[in-house]
Amino acid sequence: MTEVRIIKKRKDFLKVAKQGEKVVQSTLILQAAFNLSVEPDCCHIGYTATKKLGKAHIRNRTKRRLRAAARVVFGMNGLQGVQYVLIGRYRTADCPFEQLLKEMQQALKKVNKLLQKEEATHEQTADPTTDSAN
RNA sequence: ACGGGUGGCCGGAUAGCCGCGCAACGGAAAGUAAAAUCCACUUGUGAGGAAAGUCCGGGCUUCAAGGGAACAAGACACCAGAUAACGUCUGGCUGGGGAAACCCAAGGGAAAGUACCGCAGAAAAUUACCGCCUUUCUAUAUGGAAGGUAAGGUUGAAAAGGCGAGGUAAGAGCUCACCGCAUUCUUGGCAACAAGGAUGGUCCAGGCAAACCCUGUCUGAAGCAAGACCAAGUUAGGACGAAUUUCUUUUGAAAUUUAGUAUCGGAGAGUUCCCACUCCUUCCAGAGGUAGGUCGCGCCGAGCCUGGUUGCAAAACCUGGCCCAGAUGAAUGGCUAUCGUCAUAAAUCUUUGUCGCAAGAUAAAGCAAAUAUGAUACAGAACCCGGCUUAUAGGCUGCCCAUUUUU
RNA sequence: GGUCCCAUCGUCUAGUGGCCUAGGACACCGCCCUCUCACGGCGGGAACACGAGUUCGAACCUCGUUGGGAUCA
Repeated sequence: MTEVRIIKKRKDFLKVAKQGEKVVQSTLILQAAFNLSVEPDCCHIGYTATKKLGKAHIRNRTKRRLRAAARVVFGMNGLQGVQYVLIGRYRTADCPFEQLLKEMQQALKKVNKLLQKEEATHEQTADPTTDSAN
């Protein structure tokens, strides 16, 4: 189990969007990136709903549904030391809840795989450089 | 019964599981630059009629800043009332629409001045083309010249009161009746205005002020990212003048201070002036970093609910009761079940009409219980109030008008 | 949350209430030129964000919607 905390600063959102991995589903977009400032045994989640989706009550609703789904999914499978960002899409407010759960799980699996790969390659490439620097 | 007008109200309910914000009670530890902390479970509480648009008006806060005058800029504009105030509301007047209930109107001033009115038309504001009439000339004609006139014609969105009679060379408010218009008087009304009378033919004069403008009334500006406090960090420079001290023959250099009183002067909300008030060695140039926290901020308010009195009403007053969201990447949700409301569909049932001897057929209307499918709106507080505007599935209800039928 | 600004062919723009059935440039389409393309020449289509009001008459004036953009300490 990993503890889930909420991202609140604009800086963090931008960082994840720039550097992280991205998976697109029909009901949501998931972005993720490692960050050293994350406490151990923790992962951070941020929620985004842009003005494109609709007026204020629709944006609030997408965020709520994302939050409700994320409580189920990320408590079990969230990686430690990672910042996730969930972005709502047009269908997020209307689609059946089970579909939202499924797609979120799929997206999380994919992102986690990508992150692990990147980490592995990063470690391989990083080690010799550090050696040569020393 | 059907069709319309207008006002008010509601705008899903219950249960279960998981979850969120805030407040109170309780507990805990920790150490940060400082202040917010963290945990638990219990209790309480948790969006709207528009929370929206930000179109008006206030409270509140800051700009050091109170009063008066002029100008500038902006808003508003029939009358009376309501209100903290308003561009809002209520009642009335006038004009327009409608068969009526009722609805709509930025509804002051065009004899204070300026501008504009394309095309067409003689002429778009001191007009005269075709006409009509009189006089006169000659080449006696479908002619010219001088005058009178504005009835008729054409154009246009708009052409200088309308219509009838008299009158005339032809005409004309030239004269008269009626209607309209203007002035004035009387009556009613707080007033806008209405009704009636008298006088006026110099009745001289179109539209446009949502063109400039004039008149009257109102307005200092900016906005809770206002603003106040706490913490950390950074910066605190240069030039000139004055005074003092030290060094120096002097010029000058260095350091420190720039205090108090009085006068003058300067500065101070868009501009100027006056009174009052405040501040002041002068000038120039920078540097640094951050949205960390607390308050403002929700328990007292132009507050909400109930009842009563006054008033046609908007509202006002009185009695009693209540305390009711407070976030800040922003809580009030997710799922399930049952029910409610509306629409549609087919079948069942009932009533009535028609056809038929009857069985029955067919059309219309209705209601009850159940079935299926679909729909269940607009939309989310962010300092707070009063309005306006815009969006809105569906439902309840008061009053009024017209038509038809029955009693 | 507050305060402002803007909207004209596909794009960038011009436009005194009547000369506007809206002009110009680039782009697009057709024809000509050329062996072909480009350049050049001729011609064509294409827009006043939406809804009301004022006016005899609105792209223009007024009000309300819609959409886009800027800014704050």
